[in-house]
Amino acid sequence: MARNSTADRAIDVLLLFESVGPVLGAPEVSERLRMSRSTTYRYLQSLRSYDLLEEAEDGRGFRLGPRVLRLAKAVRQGLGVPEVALPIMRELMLETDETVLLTRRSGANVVCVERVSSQHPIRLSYERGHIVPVHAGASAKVLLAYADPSEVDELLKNPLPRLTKHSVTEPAKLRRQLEQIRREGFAVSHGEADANVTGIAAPIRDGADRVVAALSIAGVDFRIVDEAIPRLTACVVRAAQQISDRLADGHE
Amino acid sequence: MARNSTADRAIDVLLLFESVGPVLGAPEVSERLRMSRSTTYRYLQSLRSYDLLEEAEDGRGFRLGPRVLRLAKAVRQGLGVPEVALPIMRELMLETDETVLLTRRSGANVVCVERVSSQHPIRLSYERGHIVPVHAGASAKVLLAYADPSEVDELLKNPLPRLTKHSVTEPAKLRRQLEQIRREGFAVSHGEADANVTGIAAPIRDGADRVVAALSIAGVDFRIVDEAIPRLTACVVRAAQQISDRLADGHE
DNA sequence: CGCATTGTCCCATTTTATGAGACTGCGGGG
DNA sequence: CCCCGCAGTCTCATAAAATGGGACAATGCG
Repeated sequence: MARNSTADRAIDVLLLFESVGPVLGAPEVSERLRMSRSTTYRYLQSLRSYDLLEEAEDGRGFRLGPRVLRLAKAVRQGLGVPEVALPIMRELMLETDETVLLTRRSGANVVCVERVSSQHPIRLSYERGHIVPVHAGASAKVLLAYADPSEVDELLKNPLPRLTKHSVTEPAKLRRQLEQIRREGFAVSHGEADANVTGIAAPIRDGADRVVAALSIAGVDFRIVDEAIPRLTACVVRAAQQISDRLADGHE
Repeated sequence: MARNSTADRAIDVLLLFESVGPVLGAPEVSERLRMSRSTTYRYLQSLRSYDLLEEAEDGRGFRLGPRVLRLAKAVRQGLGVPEVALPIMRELMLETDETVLLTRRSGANVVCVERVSSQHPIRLSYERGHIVPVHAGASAKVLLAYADPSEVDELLKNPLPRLTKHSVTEPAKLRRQLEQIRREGFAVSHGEADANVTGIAAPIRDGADRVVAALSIAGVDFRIVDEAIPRLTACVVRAAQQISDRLADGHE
């Protein structure tokens, strides 16, 4: 792929603050990216002049700046899904009394794009930007089930990390589950991504029938008991279908 | 300032999606940044390969990608303030029954970094990333009041946009207000940033006594009546002081 | 069916990034 | 109190990269 290595390094610097740690000193950045000090400082200055980075109070090191928050707000305006989905997500939350999540894929991870928290005193409260590996949890598996097969192959080449004792780490087993999800149109996870959390997810499709996001509910496992799952699943699937329908209406 | 123009342009491309519009086609980017098509595409590819941008469904144009959300989540971990502030903000929300905001400055704007929404049916619901010009509204004026005087001079050189009929646009008047805020230790705004919204804000200081953020409550003006303001102000000031105290404890 | 627009690729040219090193200022330790 | 080491800034010759013109394919629209 044709790329732009200087631009790439600038992004590398920025993303270092997400992957490595929230506060990084210039020397550390310099070392990790194998760049000379002069070079590192120039990158940091550039990012700082845009408020994407800011200096920490004591002058030691940098951290992500307020501009990133502004950018993040703009994400939602670009993505058509959340606007359409939010009212339906709120209904689903009231119907099920559980936290409702809208997720999308980002490489080997799944990101929470929108959420409506349950009002229950005991509730899960994921936030926008929360990520989870693509093989664990109901949302993740739904998104993987409808992903491009070649991408799935690519992802399954690397060993799958075990997040909890219920995480599926065997590629063959995961593939069987994905097939089942495609057949049934939803996924259920018992503590795969987070211990003691049960999730139920269904795909959201755009006007061209491509799966663009997943809708899910998540709750502590002693609240989402087995007997309740059929009803909850039906709710999630129906809500996801409603969102899909509106996307099809709006974009055609 | 020593900068890195290639990196800068990469950031320009990215930020274009915040400032100009949520979905931009390559030709438009090319035109706005005065770059050739080849160059533009290379930048877009770079950003896309990091998931900071993604292609819109129909293949026409790009929009901000999910990676931005992940980044935004990391902002809060870097910034020490929100963790400390959140529990106190929740208390303040319950005490006042109004939406509570934590804001910081970003250049000529003020950004909402954290918020706790009121549970009232009629409530304001700003979100993280919401921005407002630095001269309008209670939070903004608090942050400006304690900003570096030279920066204030710089900002007041440009004409101040009028957001509502109550916005302060006269530099001299604004300066008097800032002085008053420094004397009293809080700010009140009646519909300056948004019509029919009243806000009350107080500064948050770090261990070295620098103002690093503002705490505020905001509500529709028929709820925050004049008689209630003294009580609410006291609550806000006290909460801000509590946060400041904890910052001083933790970071020293 | 063709014209206009978008997206990709290649390559000589020019621009720019790069890192070594010199210099400063600060803070901690001897 | 002074010295040493580290963080940050600046300059400059060199090396490397970005750049944009243009050729080409694919797509879509009239």
